[in-house]
Amino acid sequence: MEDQIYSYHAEMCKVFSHPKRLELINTLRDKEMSVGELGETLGMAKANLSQHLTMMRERHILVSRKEGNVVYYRIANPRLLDAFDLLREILFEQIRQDAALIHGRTD
Amino acid sequence: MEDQIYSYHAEMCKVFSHPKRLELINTLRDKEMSVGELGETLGMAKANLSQHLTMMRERHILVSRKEGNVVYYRIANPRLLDAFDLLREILFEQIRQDAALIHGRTD
DNA sequence: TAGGAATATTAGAAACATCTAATATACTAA
DNA sequence: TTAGTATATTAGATGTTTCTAATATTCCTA
Repeated sequence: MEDQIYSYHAEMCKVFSHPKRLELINTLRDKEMSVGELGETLGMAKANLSQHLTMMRERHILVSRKEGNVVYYRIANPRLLDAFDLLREILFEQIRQDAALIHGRTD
Repeated sequence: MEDQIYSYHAEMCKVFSHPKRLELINTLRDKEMSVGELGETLGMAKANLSQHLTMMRERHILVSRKEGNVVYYRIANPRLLDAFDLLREILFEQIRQDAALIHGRTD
């Protein structure tokens, strides 16, 4: 039971474990965008982009909306961005600390 | 440059993308433990556990301390637990929403 | 210093993720 | 209905992660 939760939790984190998927999330931060626009912005092959978007939609990280020929994606739950930002902050802290060690500082 | 940050961010998230590593983090929440104790608690093969611990230490998620023959591990940065908890909460929200959909509720 | 306990490392097999190229589907407009 | 545009799917090659079994290292104690 608890094991199940760790598995779901890990599955969710896999979404975050690819640089282009993080860039997608960050790009969709405050707006929806079409697949075409996203492809332009991130400079990715369409098929590949579509695969990432599909897997993120299946995991309920993104939701999509179709208008004619065009599919728009947006973030399903804005709280996800809080997690994104917190992780990035922790990362920056770490980088600062590592740099301080290299330069012999201890602050 | 920004690309580099997404890559580091993704690398950090890979630590969270394995159920046993999440369980390790959660187990070490408020104390340090030896490799032996961790192996007992999580029921994992020693070699495999050691590999996970090593990779988490290399990424500065855990730190270790040696006392004689025994190596103790603990969480490097307690803020990491905030991220862990936030992600888990978001997961629970999602699970609740999915369940509500299945049962025809909209609350 | 020899033997035993705790941890780490390595090699290789199996499972999984990612990308590209080709093809398919869904829709629009002539 | 046909051609064109946007997006999705599939197959398969390539790369990455995970696990197990075997071996190595480190330290303690007799």
